[in-house]
Amino acid sequence: MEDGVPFYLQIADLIRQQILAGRYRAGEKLPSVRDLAVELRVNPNTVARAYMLLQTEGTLEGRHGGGSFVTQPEDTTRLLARRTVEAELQKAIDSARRFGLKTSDIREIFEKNLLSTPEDPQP
Amino acid sequence: MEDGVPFYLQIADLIRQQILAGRYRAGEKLPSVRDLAVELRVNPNTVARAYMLLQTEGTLEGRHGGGSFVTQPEDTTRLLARRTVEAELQKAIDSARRFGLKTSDIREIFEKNLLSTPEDPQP
DNA sequence: GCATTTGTATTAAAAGAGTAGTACACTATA
DNA sequence: TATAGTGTACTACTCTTTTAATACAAATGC
Repeated sequence: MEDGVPFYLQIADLIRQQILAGRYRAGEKLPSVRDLAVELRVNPNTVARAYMLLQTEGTLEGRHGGGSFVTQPEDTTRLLARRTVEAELQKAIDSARRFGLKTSDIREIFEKNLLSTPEDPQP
Repeated sequence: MEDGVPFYLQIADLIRQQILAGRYRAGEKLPSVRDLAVELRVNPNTVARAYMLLQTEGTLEGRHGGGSFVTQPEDTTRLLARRTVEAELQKAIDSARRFGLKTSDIREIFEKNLLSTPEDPQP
């Protein structure tokens, strides 16, 4: 695993993407924190932290002693998409504010870019 | 200065906005790191760090022993800001499209986040 | 029931970010 | 040239974040 961004965040991203890609489906069991820790050559607690993060996001459910499971897919995916997009938009808005742009300016730029992209392509 | 976001970033924002507002023009000399440090009741190094950040952005030029000067014309800076924000917004929109979100959904998320960050009052 | 596997909690160590203190190097100007 | 003012480099200290070590608790499978 490469550095720059904390391991537990990288791991959370990994799991998220694998779920979105269909690698794990609803109700399916994920690798145990220890197994994944061995595979990724990292401390079990680091994986545990990633799993806990995903739990608070509503992506995972941890059953004490039983394992970790993917929660309902439609909701999860929707929520996941929303969170991701939300975070990225927020980042853009933040730097816009940082540059001193006004709300109306930001909105204008956004609308222009939003409408310049087609409705559904890019799988 | 209020906390939450590091001082040196707040200071960089301040300078950027003042340049954008026309308070400082191209080639004009900025307050020395020590003067500004006194005024803001902060360590000179903290101001220096803000200035260095602005230098890497191409906004400032530091002349060793001479002072710090605005390099870019305001218009260029403004354009740079626009380009940056545009790129980041586009990135967010792209991933939203990739998730299959509809235009109206993206707009809704954007507006919610946009309004959650208040407009900066001009100091 | 018991041993193993699992998630979780607690604590400590390591790493990083932010700020401050000090010293250095260069410039302007008297 | 001398002096004061300037940006910069280096170091250390503090606080938060991240990771690791260990122990605990619940569930599974024999």
